[in-house]
Amino acid sequence: MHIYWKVRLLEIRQLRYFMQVCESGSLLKASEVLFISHQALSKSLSLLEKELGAALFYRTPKGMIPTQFGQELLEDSRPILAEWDQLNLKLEESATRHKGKIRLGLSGGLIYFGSKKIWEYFKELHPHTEIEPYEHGYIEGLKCLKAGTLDAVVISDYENTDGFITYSLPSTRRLLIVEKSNPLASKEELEIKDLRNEKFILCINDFAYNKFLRLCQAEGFTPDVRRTSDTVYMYKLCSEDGLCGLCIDSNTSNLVPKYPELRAIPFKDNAFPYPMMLAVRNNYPKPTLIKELVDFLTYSLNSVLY
Amino acid sequence: MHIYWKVRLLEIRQLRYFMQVCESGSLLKASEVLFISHQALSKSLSLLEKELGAALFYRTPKGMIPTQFGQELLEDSRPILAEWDQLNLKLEESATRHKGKIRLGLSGGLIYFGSKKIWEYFKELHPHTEIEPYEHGYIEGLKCLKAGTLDAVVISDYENTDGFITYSLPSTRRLLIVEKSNPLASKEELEIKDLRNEKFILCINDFAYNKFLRLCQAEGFTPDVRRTSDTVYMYKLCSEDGLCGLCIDSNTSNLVPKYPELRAIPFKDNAFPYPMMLAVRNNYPKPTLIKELVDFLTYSLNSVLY
DNA sequence: CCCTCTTACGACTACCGTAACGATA
DNA sequence: TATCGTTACGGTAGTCGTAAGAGGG
Repeated sequence: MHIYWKVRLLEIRQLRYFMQVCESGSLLKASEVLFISHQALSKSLSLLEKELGAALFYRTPKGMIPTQFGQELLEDSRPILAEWDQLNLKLEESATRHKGKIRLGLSGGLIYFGSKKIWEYFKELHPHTEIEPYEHGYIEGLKCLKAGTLDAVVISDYENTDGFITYSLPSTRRLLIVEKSNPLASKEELEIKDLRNEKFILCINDFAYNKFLRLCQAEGFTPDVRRTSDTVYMYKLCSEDGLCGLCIDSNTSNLVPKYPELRAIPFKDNAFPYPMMLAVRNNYPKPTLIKELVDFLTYSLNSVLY
Repeated sequence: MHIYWKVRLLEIRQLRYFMQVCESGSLLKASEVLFISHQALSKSLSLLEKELGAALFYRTPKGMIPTQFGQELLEDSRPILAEWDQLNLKLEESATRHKGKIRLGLSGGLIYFGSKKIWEYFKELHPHTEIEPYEHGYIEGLKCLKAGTLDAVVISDYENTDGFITYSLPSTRRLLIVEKSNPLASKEELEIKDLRNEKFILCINDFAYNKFLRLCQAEGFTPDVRRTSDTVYMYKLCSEDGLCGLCIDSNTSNLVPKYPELRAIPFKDNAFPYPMMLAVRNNYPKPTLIKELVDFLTYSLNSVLY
């Protein structure tokens, strides 16, 4: 059984009709402006008056003249209807504001963004926005951004010296990869100073590399680091040659388990985090799209990370 | 054939639903607040998103999280919905604000207000307001107003020395009544100075009487005036004894024609007008009612007068 | 099993348009 | 007659509720 009980509330339409009649001075003229029949308009107003319990107009053979009550309602309605129209205007534009393309660079360790699914989901949410994802090394990505062949780049540890507009994305942890035979492997958490005597093979970009150097130097030593741009190679050297590596949270569930002789250990107080950013070319014309993308990535990353 | 072509416009309901979901964080909770089923709510939102061309929420197993676009809409909606609620609140009160009684005194020459019809029309327009009309001499009316047994009095030529709140009503003309044999009867318009040698029988209140004296004295003479409170008696003396009287516009269509030997002549530039006012006891609790009454009387008088 | 949101279907009703009518100048 | 407003009637479409289902924790 339906309980289709409906408290009739004032709707914007009624107010708009009422106001137009005030302005036009007669039902007929108002009905022409409103693109409805004057009969429907008459009924709408009568109903409104009945609901309010008082007349809004004097009916004359010359037209409709608002009563005192009508004049008061008119004054109260004007600002609301104005704001309402403004909002509607803005929303009508919204299709335009959301129409556009973002050529998006994804560097190195962020490949998991490349999974088609995430962009399909974005497309579903924002059918008028097109994301074109490209995978690059971070240097190439920034070069394209500068050249204007990319609109935005997702990059980690970025220290902006190029004047790009940047947005923070959720950070994740960085973890040390060591052989289980390494004494460090027994620890639950690491501090930077624990790394004093280790040798490293690192797959990280320049920004992160410099950060790592600074962190170690603050503890009074310079680490022995070799670098690579090949993740698999890094894991190989760690497991075969006993070097230390660095990975991030998502690797611990994906890659690390494939190397049973390795362990990933977090840093105490997330001392060496993995901050992600979106860098955007500063003359990109649709900031709305970027904001939406940042929001989406933030949401998605948080869902993935936690 | 119906051209039932309707441009679907955003309605306040949709916005309210949207906002409640933002605040409640899930469809189910919001639907309980809104007293509708969560299914209907789901549909309403999906429709809204479709209309706007972009998603307003991320759907999660924990609830609805607004996207960037959703957050923007929320911010834009908040002030409008707040104003809207305020207006609705005011309108809900309106039945209360219009509920009340006015004990209304009508003095002397304003008897035509007493015609039941006009108050029936008022009742039709404002069913929650009750007008109780009483007919008095103007002195008695003001006395009742002072005593609090009347709420308001319609009175002419009133010079307020009692601290009542007064409202102007439409003025009408005052005309001189003379026998057609009187030389003045040949004139189309009169000036005050034309009255220098006449004798008067006047049915006017003290305020108007004093005004008349002042007008004549400004022209350098004092008129020979007898007064009466009986209109018919005035007409009698005018037609039988050749005295001059004063009447107002409405009398010229009602009473004057009954005395074929009389003529009513207006004053040049409406030099001696007939101003009407509404005097209200200053502690009357419902100013809204009074304003509505003033508006109504103004409208009615203008319809009658012009 | 609980919560989340969605889809499908049937029913109610608000609104509109057409037509006819009443009143005023 | 022309212009104003109202009442009556039938059809469309929007919105609701109920029922059923998919998915995550």
